[in-house]
Amino acid sequence: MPKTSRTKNTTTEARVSHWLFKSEPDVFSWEDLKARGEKGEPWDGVRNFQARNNMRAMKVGDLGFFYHSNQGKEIVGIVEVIAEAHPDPTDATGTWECVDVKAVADMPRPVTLAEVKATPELSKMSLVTSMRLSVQPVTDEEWEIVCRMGGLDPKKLRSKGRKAA
DNA sequence: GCCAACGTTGGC
DNA sequence: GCCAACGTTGGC
Repeated sequence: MPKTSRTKNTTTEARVSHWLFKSEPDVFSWEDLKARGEKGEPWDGVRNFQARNNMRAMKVGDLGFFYHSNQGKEIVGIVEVIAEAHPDPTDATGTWECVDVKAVADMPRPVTLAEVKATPELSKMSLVTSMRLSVQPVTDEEWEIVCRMGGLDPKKLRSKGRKAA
């Protein structure tokens, strides 16, 4: 065993992954999440294995889009993961888990589903290809494109979303 | 409100 | 372990 670990996991170099969280604004809206402030909200109630596995892969500091389904059908804001996967308090069976997220920034200009569909570079986005999945992965490229479409600079977001360096 | 897509359940 | 039936999601 080496005396010094070569694979040391320094938090300063942690890689940020990107995600997309869907919510029906009738049930829980972007405004609702913003109202929770720094405490954020557990993303509970997810009852889909793929969505659960996506949440299990999340790290504190990961960023995600907040998408309004049914009404709006647009990406309205940026969230940050503030607690990693833990048992879903609304599930008695022990099968389901949730992460906690908080609101980080509004989309200055919400990006609609129609715009995403009309953008060839985004044709492989889960939002288009896996319409019913409620917690989705977003690639770095997709993240940057959508941020810019919404009037946000992804680089500023990143530094804002993480501990000041 | 309709219906297509698709994940889950349960019979065999 | 297959697959038909069923339930749910979510765009339209």
